[in-house]
Amino acid sequence: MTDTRRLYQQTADRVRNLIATGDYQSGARLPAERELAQQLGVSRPSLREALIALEIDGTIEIRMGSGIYVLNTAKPSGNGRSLGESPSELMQARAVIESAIIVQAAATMTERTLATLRATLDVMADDIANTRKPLEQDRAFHLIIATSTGNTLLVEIVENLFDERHSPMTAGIRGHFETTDSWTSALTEHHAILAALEARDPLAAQAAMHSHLTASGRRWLEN
Amino acid sequence: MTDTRRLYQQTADRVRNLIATGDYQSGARLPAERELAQQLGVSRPSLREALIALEIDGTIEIRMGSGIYVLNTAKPSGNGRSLGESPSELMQARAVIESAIIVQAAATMTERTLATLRATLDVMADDIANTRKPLEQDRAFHLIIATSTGNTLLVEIVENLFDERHSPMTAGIRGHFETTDSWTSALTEHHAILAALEARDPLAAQAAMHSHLTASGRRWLEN
DNA sequence: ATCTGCAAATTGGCTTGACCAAATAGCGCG
DNA sequence: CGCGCTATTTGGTCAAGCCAATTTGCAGAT
Repeated sequence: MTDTRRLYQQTADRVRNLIATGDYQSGARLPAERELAQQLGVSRPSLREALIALEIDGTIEIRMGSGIYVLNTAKPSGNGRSLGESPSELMQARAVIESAIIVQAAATMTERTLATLRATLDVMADDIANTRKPLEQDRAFHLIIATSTGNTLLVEIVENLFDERHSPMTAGIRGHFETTDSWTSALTEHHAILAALEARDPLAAQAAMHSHLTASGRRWLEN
Repeated sequence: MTDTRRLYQQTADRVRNLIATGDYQSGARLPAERELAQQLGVSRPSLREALIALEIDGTIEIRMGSGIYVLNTAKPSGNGRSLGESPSELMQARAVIESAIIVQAAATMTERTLATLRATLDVMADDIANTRKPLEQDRAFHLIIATSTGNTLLVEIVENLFDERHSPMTAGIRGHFETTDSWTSALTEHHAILAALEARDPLAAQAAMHSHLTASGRRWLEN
């Protein structure tokens, strides 16, 4: 299986790995750009792009004329949750919160909102059929449900958690996640959620949402 | 004043500005790299570095062979959460989310965490007895429960929602809220939550937390 | 021996130019 | 009118070079 992601992403991961492996501890200085590029077998511009990605997510610090330094490897809280666990952490948070929200939503679900949800899934199906990534529809589906609670804070939280999937830290995994198969599964789960809402069954909706997000997290990690 | 930041950062800001200004709306395609670079007066590699930064923070999407596209123009929160927001909305959000969280927490509650919670409530009682506002203890109580899920994202959310109560908008109401009577009631409710956790009863804990936060919101508004 | 200061070496910052690969547009044929 | 191939457009990557900030090291002074 060849990695089809862009070179700078692959390179950023490899450098992250060098750091995680302990080859370069916190505070250590990485080899010079020219040397590191040659060592990794990529050109200097490509390495630079990777370094910028790492600089943005706080993995390294670049000091002009001095060198490239590894930043805080230190983990704050009691349990050593590594960066690699963050996607599962994210999806767990979404599962907990959105499952709670949909209980509220099911109670006040209007026919009009249901129609909007149906339309969203229709577009989603069309996207998948045409091998387009239905990311916007996925986002919309979850936001519509949150919005139906009438609580803007809850909407913001759902929004931020969803968009978190595309944060620097998780960027490297994106390519694998978005396969046609996984989107088809996601669509089926969305339909199950919608069915529960149509039946005005809060507990069924809660279960469907929780199932969807845990499954989604599993798909994300397994690829 | 000359901008001393790296060129890719300045360039990324300029492109962000092009998007924010409306020159390129959501979904629009930016000029080709070669053209855009010339238009901004930078080299293509430098522009590419800027584009990678923008891609990472979700401002744009780069499609190989196709072009550079503007993503969700609807930039979420940041700080624009002042309008539709109200104290009751805040407390409702906390009720929904923290009730869901405590179900998770009850499942994995350790004796050590319970001891910490008891100690927190002891200090809280002492504070109230001495007419001090036990704000820190209140905050700690809720954060400890969130932390016990082991999910840092959930902790952050609870933290942000709690601190939201002290934002400029809500500051005016605070004085009334913090009476000895209301804190005594809050303490009693906290003890009820703790009792449910000690009994390892997730549903009772959920009910106690929900009851506490809605009551807390009511106290907040009625004064 | 130690300190100071300047110059060389090191290292990141940026540019130019070129070629490859994916996606798209356009055209010609059936 | 539609299908399929090709040319063009556009992002992806590499190579080599020069500039600017920083560090290093040595020579001269104290």
